[in-house]
Amino acid sequence: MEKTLNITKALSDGNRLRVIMALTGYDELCVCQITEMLGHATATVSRHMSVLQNAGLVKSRKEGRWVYYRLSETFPRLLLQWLNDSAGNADEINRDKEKLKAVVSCGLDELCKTQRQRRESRSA
Amino acid sequence: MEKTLNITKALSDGNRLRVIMALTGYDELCVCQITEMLGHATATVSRHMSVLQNAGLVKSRKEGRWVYYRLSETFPRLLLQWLNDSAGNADEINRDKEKLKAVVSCGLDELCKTQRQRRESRSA
DNA sequence: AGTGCATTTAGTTGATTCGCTAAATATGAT
DNA sequence: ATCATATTTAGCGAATCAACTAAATGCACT
Repeated sequence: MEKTLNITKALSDGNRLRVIMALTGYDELCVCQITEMLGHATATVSRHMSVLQNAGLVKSRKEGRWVYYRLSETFPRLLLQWLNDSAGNADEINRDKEKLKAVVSCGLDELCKTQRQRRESRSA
Repeated sequence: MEKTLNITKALSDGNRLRVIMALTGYDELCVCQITEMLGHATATVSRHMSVLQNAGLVKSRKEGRWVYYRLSETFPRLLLQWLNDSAGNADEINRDKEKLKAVVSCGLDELCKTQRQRRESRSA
């Protein structure tokens, strides 16, 4: 039951749910893209991603400085279907999808640059 | 997304998961039977049941002094299928099923009586 | 080697949650 | 009506979790 519970716990947070739904629309997303979508600090997002990974729901791939996350191929099919039925059309999820379109189209270098500047101006 | 999240939160607790799995084996179960299965205080169990009910996963029926809970007919089909695939054969769930057999066969009056006596001897 | 940058890990704080006991509510029996 | 009983609600302490900042790690480039 532990494994099942790890999965339901991983899905019991709104941010993590949003990430899962976002990943259904893309082969993979970089941490900085997910961060931009959620609007939280990078460290916070990283921690959420590790919860999802520990539950076996996502996997990560490292390419240079960037880490990409994708839905795991072991993501329970029925569960994913239900999530899509249940939350696939929620307002917040749709807003995320719109946001992601812009984020993805701008390119990683550009995105990281604006994020960096934002951090710096915050701490100034 | 709120509704989806209510459901995942409701299922993110081991006790509540055990109750759901137990209810898949019976048309309905009384609070005192569920209490006996979980081994927690009645008030604790009651609170768990209200979380499940608020999420729309179970419904209740009052008959005299007893309250019976059953799976809601609106329980998402795919979700229930996944739960069954994922946790249906877990050790703890199977132990619960064994326990329930005994609990159900003994009858409500008898069960409540032994629970009452246990409470009284505890507070003595 | 050494610098710059994306991500993760540590450590802290505030909020949520679980378990209990005690009090309140609701129903059946005397 | 009163009393006994099953369940729910309220209130409290301990544990868990999410968010942040700061420090550590890992990788690319000079």
